[in-house]
Amino acid sequence: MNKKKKNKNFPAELRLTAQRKVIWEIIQETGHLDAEELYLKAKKKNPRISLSTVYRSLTAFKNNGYLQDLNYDRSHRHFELTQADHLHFICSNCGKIRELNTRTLSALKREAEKTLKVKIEKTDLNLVGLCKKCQETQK
Amino acid sequence: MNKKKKNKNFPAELRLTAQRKVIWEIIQETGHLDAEELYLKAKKKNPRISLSTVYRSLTAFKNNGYLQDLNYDRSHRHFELTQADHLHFICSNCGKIRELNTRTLSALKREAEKTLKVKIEKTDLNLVGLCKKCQETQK
DNA sequence: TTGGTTGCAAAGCTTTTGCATATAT
DNA sequence: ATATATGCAAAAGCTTTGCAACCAA
Repeated sequence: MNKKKKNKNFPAELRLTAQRKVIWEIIQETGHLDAEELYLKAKKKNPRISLSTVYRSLTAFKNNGYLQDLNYDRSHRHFELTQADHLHFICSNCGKIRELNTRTLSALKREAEKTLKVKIEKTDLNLVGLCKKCQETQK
Repeated sequence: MNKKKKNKNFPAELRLTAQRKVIWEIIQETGHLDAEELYLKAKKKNPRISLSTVYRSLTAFKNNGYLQDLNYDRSHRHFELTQADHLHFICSNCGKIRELNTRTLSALKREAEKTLKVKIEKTDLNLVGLCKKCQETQK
């Protein structure tokens, strides 16, 4: 029963291996991450996971529409759960990415729809700057 | 005189070498590109340019504020001329791009800075949806 | 049973770096 | 004159791939 619950949302098209189970769980918990972060977290849960498997799993999830690239180039891989809106804060110094959650966005959308007379389907917003830690360090 | 004109906008802080002159010209013409594209174009103008020089020049221009990364991760390099915020509306049907100008954005920035305790340097916002014309057509 | 999945190690790419040479100022 | 820039080749990251062993369905 517990097992069933845990794997309930796992993509039906893909084989459920021990490694993928771990990777999938971390993705669900974390939201977005890159291959390296995921690998480190996965190894804690299951030391037998290899980096190749992490990459191959990410590719498999992506090909089935569960994940999408965060970066707009093809040579570096950074993933997140597929979603309509991208709202991230990216530190220009250390590269750390944080999710953004603001109610102001809906106001922004409404304003744009009204002003431009358009219908917005999705948004992609990146704010770039210095995170708290880097603000202190850089001084 | 012609020479002077051509190099008028070249960064005064940097030494003007034959290689950098070519690279600088291409950047001015092209707007944004990655190292590989730039390398290929530069080689046509001056076959003696090496890839290392392209990378080092890009780094130098960037360090002096003339270029900025287009991608927000540190392992792949894609550049463009330094410019203000990106605020576009993109129609998902016809691809038309419109500039966006909204006062709500500053509220959004302030809210993010306060909530995340970060310092925002630039924003990159894309709103995707249906423009007025396509809303009517698609019905 | 069997076709998909994994680990390992080797290969591939893009980007960076050390060093001797060349060059802008 | 001398600090900076360059070319080359080697090194360094990150990602992919070939292959034999494994395993979910």
